[in-house]
Amino acid sequence: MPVDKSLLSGSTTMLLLKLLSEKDMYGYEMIETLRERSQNVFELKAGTLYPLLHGLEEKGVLTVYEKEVGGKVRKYYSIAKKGQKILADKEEEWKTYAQAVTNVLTAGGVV
Amino acid sequence: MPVDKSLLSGSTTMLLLKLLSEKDMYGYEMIETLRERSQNVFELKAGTLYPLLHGLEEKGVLTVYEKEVGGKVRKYYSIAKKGQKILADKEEEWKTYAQAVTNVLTAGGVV
DNA sequence: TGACATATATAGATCATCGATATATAATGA
DNA sequence: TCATTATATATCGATGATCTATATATGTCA
Repeated sequence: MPVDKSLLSGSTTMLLLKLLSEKDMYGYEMIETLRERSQNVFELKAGTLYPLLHGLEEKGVLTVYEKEVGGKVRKYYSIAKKGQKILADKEEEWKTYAQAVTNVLTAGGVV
Repeated sequence: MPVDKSLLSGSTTMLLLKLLSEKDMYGYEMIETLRERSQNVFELKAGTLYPLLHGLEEKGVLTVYEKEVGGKVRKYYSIAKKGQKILADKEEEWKTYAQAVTNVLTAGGVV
């Protein structure tokens, strides 16, 4: 069951960069991997992913190369140094945000 | 330090309903309370809050009443039954989402 | 008196995501 | 052999949540 799409907002780039920090991947593979790892919570749409990848490539966050696999040409994405820095920042930001939400949700019971 | 605004997306309603589940509040008070409880992470803007409150009132999620305090008329908001149900749903959704993010961020190290 | 915090409100802009649609090849199965 | 489904990438327009800027009015403090 996917969650409200708007919750995803802002964390998609972080999640993609995290995947790419482990190994190079092509777009479709990212969608599948995100879906599997999140137990179907994240169902990233192709219409969201590809424009996002293009934008990240333009900004020098990712690099891309083509590779033929089984007669098909796939576009593999690789995380650049700039991307690793952004990933680290976003992971930090995520922790801050998640902790703040927890504070609001539990403060009432604690106080 | 506030986080990227887009991270907030989708969780603002939940946070407001949480506050109102504890006691009735007026708009400005909600902004201040969110800011304090989150250690300045959430800096909800008035331009975001008031239209949102109006919308939630229209949908029957909240009810509103006026109260004069120190010569000033404030609008106090109260959570309706419908709002309590929505809050419970959204808290559940938040847990699901946060866990899914954690899964993606940690799977690489675990696998 | 002037500045600042309190308090609410609206209009327009921005940005991330989605839905719909398009194209093309490989694999599967009838 | 033919149809269907999965794989794989791509773009366009719509949606929705938030922000910025602006407006108004009162109370408080210096």
